[in-house]
Amino acid sequence: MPPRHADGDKELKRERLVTAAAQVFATRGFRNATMDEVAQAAGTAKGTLYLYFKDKEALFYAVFEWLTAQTIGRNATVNREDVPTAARLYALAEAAAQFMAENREWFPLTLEVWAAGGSTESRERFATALREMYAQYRVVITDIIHTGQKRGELRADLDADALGAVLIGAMDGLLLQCWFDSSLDPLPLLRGFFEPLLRGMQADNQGDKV
Amino acid sequence: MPPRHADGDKELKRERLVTAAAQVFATRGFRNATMDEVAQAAGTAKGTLYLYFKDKEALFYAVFEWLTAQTIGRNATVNREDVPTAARLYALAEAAAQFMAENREWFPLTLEVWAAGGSTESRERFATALREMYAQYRVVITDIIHTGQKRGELRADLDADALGAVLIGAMDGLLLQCWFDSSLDPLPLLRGFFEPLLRGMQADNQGDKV
DNA sequence: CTTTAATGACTGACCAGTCAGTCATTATTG
DNA sequence: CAATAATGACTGACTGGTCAGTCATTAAAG
Repeated sequence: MPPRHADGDKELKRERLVTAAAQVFATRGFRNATMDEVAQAAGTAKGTLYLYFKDKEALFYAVFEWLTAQTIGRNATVNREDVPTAARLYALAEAAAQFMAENREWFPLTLEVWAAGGSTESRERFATALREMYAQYRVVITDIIHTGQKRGELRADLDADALGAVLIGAMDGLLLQCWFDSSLDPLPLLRGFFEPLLRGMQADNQGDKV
Repeated sequence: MPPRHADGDKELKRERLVTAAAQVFATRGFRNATMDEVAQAAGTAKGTLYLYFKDKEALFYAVFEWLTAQTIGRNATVNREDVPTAARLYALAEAAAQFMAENREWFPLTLEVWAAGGSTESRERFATALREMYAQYRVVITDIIHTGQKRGELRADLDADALGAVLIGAMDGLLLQCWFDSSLDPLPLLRGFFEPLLRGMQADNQGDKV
């Protein structure tokens, strides 16, 4: 363990600890997981965890931030202005479903975070972060819709805020069902849903662009 | 010999314990809540809880069943065959939003149940129950859609399964966002979303029925 | 008086967080 | 180039508190 490039090493190690914790929290749940388990998964000693994180909750919050970064990073790549509006919306949803399919293991973490924002004493911290995260997500959708309206591809009387909120929600809720029922495949479900929705959003003079 | 009013009394008391537990689990979270707190909330002693429930998890499962019954009971009343299909779908969603608005306090319980189905050792039990619950919900939607198709109100090429799954998901996901962001009001959001969706689902020869 | 229900003090397992000590590496000295 | 000192990342045994579940005792019912 040479602390030669101390800066980079420390950051690297912190990340190792966070991903190990993510693994353990995802499989065991935040409250069920012990710091010893996390330490073991990270190949380190429990005491070391406390050199990097004030307490168990701080570690969990770091895991949450890491998870958010993962998700956002993936989704951002999809959004390109030069694509038809309908395709942009669908691509975003598809990317989320794809991400979920490739990262099933992390979904329980999302459930843990939701629960943390729902009740525990640390409620405020997580609830606030989630509120802001969802607000950001919604803006991505509403921006796309507004652009589509300006371009004349979408009806001008659409409620972009409503569509943003419900579309984001639809993704979460759909992935939730798919998590509990592995016989469900989100991609075709999304397709069968987006087809009529986009048709109903389309400006009357527009052809089908799905 | 069972006491005279044993049946009713015992059942009644059990329910009292369950609702008290629901209250405590909702505000404190399942793992954070202690059996002493539940007992106190129920106005009884801890030992009594163990006369009615094998252990803490059994109590939590009873709470889950109680919560499910609450939700289903409310939603079932809304569904009438003699109403236009579009209105039926919207009414169902509206009822869920209404239920949520009137029962904000119970929403954290849902989050707890989701988390329980996501990770803990009791995962299988909750995951299975949730899978079946969602399957039931989806059938309600798909039935309405199929009826609408037979009546010629909805397009025949709609993917009813996809719409069922995503609509249920949309409700969950929307309520989730509203929970974390009290500035959001689910009812107008739902309305702004259903308008274009129902338009896109409508058979071409149908007028607007929203 | 017997049977059943309810109680709450008690116990033992568990675990978050601490801290005195270790040791590999780096810096200083002769 | 040793030999020695200083550093600080890392360790894991330990502590103090918590809490699920038990059970001897008491209360209520019949």
